[in-house]
Amino acid sequence: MKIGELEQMTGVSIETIRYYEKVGILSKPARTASNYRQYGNQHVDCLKFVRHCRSLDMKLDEIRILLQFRDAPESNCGEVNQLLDEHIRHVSERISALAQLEQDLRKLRRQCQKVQKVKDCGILAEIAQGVNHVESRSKNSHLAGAH
Amino acid sequence: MKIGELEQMTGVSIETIRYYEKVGILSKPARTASNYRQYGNQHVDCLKFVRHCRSLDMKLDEIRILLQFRDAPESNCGEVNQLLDEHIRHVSERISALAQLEQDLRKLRRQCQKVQKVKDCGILAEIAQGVNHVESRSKNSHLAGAH
DNA sequence: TGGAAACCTTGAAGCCGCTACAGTGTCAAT
DNA sequence: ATTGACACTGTAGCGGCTTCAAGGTTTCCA
Repeated sequence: MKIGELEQMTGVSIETIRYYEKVGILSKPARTASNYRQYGNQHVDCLKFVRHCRSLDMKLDEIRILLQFRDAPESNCGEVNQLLDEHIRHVSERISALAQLEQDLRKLRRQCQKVQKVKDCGILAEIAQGVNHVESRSKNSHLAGAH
Repeated sequence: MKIGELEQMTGVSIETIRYYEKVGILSKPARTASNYRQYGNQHVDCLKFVRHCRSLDMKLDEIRILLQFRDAPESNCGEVNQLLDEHIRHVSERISALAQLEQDLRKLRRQCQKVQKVKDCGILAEIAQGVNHVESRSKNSHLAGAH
C-alpha cells in the first residue's frame, strides 16, 4: 500500500510516518518504479505498536528498544519489564511534582480574590518578592513541564 | 553589575540570561565601552520574578504578560487572575491524564510477572495487539509528556 | 487526449526553552 | 608579556513532530 493508505489504516500522519522512517523507528519500505513507498502489513503493525507506546507517553528511544525485543521472540523479556517499571516510576514522579505545583498555584491564586489594581494584587506581589520555592525540575530530570 | 555577577545573584545561567534578552523577557541593559552588558537591580528583580514563574511551570509567553502587568501598577489584575486560573486548569488536567496513564501502565505491567521468553511476554503481546486506548494528547493541548 | 486534482517525493525550517560550542575580544594580576 | 578568567556573537542541537516549498506521478473526467 502507499503512504496515504498507511495513514488511513493507522491514523499516523504521512509526515510522521516519514519522520519515523528517518529516525529508524519504521523500516524502510520497498519503492515502486516511480519512487513511491510501498508498505506491507508489518508496517501497519509496527505503526500501531508505536502509536500505542506513544499514547503511553514512551520516548522513541524506549520504543525502539521495545521493537527490538518484539522482533526477537527467543530473548528474555526482563529488560522489557524493567523499562516499563522505570517508565511507571517517571510518570508517578511527575504526578507528584505536578500535584505539588498545583498546591503552590492554588495558594498563590488565593492571594487575590477580586479584580483590583495591579499594585494591590497579592499574586503579582507574591511572585515578585522572591518567595522560597523548590526547584521543580533538576537539570537531569527528563520530566517535562505541564504545558 | 556584569553578567557573571547577575548569574551569581539570581542563579540564572549566563546563556539563559542572554537568551531571555533575545526573546524579550529581559530588557536590554546598557553596555560598557568594551561592549559588556551592565545590569542594575531591576534586572535582578526581573530574573527572580521569571525564575519563580518558571518554577511554577509557566510558559515564557505567560511570563511576558505577567511582567507587563507588573510594570503597569494602575491597570486591573483581572487578566492576571484569569491567566493563573487557566494555568491551574492546565496543570490539573495534566495530572488527571497522567494518573490515567499510570493506571494503564500498571495494568500493562501486570501482564508479565516473571522474566521469560519475549514470545510469551504478556506486555509485548498486549502492546502489539492494538488494545483500545484513549488518545492522551490532542493536537491542540499544550500539555507535555511525562519525560 | 488534455488538463486538473489528488497523490507522492525531498529537504529545510519552525516550535519550546534552553544548552553548548566555536571563535574572538577584554581585563586584571603576575 | 603572558596567563587566566571573564565577556562577546552566532550557530547548532535536543524531541517529536508539523509545515512549507518546489517539484514529480497517477488518476479521473470531459
